[in-house]
Amino acid sequence: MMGTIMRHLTIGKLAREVGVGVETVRYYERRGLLAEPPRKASGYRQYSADAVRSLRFIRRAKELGFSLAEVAELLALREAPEPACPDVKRQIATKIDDIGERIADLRRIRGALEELHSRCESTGSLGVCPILALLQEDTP
Amino acid sequence: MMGTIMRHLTIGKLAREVGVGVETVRYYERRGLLAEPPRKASGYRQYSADAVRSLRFIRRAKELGFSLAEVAELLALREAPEPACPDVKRQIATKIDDIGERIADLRRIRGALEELHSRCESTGSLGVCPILALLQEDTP
DNA sequence: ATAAACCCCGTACCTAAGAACGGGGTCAAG
DNA sequence: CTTGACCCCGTTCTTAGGTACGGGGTTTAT
Repeated sequence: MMGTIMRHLTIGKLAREVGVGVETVRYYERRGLLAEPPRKASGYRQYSADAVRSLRFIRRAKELGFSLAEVAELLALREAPEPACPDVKRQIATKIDDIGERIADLRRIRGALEELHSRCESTGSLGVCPILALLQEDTP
Repeated sequence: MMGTIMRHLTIGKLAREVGVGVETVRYYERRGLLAEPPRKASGYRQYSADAVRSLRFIRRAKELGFSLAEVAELLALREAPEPACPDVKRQIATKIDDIGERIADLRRIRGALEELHSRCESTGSLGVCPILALLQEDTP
């Protein structure tokens, strides 16, 4: 058999692929974030490429400051077929706004860092620190 | 004495102002994130308005997924006057890039949610979930 | 001037998110 | 066919980031 792309990953390969520990993968499964994969007769988990993507998503979202509970919510939205739509729609809108605020905050911090950076570059003179200035804004 | 704006806050007022617990404020002080304020003769901490801003900044950054250690680094940059500039400049650039990636990730997630939202709105039909689609992208 | 509300400090406790362990089965390479 | 690497499960340990407690002084509103 040649040409058969790697269809199934063991938990160890999956974990290494995404850069997490095996324990973490099993933990996510227990938490319901990662679907339970099919098993071999031996009991070994067999993951598909989709699992790699799901796992990557979870990591990304977690690095962005979402708790695992929030990640679970995001993933749950994916499952909402259409029946709960009227209500789910609000939830989605709320999350969109929330993310918009996060982006704005990050931009503000980045802007301050950029100013620091260029200031560092040009003159050696240093007036007010832009990070401090950033702190000045209360509700921009 | 009228007209004197509240110059000094007790720790409790500071905490309430920002929406955290008193213990949290003291914890941040211990961690070196928040400067030790002057004290009254009684030992009570006296905070200025700056403390409110610093504390808000810490909370924002933390909600954005920065660890307290990272927040401390960000705040430390503020202090770097100019001597360590050559080296610090790299650090700043790195952080700027890091934040850029976070923003990109958030945008991608938001985009997916927006599509979910509009899809919910228009037809009841539901093809592939955009969040699932988002997961498909490996290195966009 | 006294009670309620607040502050001090130190220590103990808690939750989230894993990481490590231990005893045992499994798979592939030599 | 055995040996090293890998997997199973359940349980325990750790770390970050707070929270709560307890005993005692301080401020403030009545």
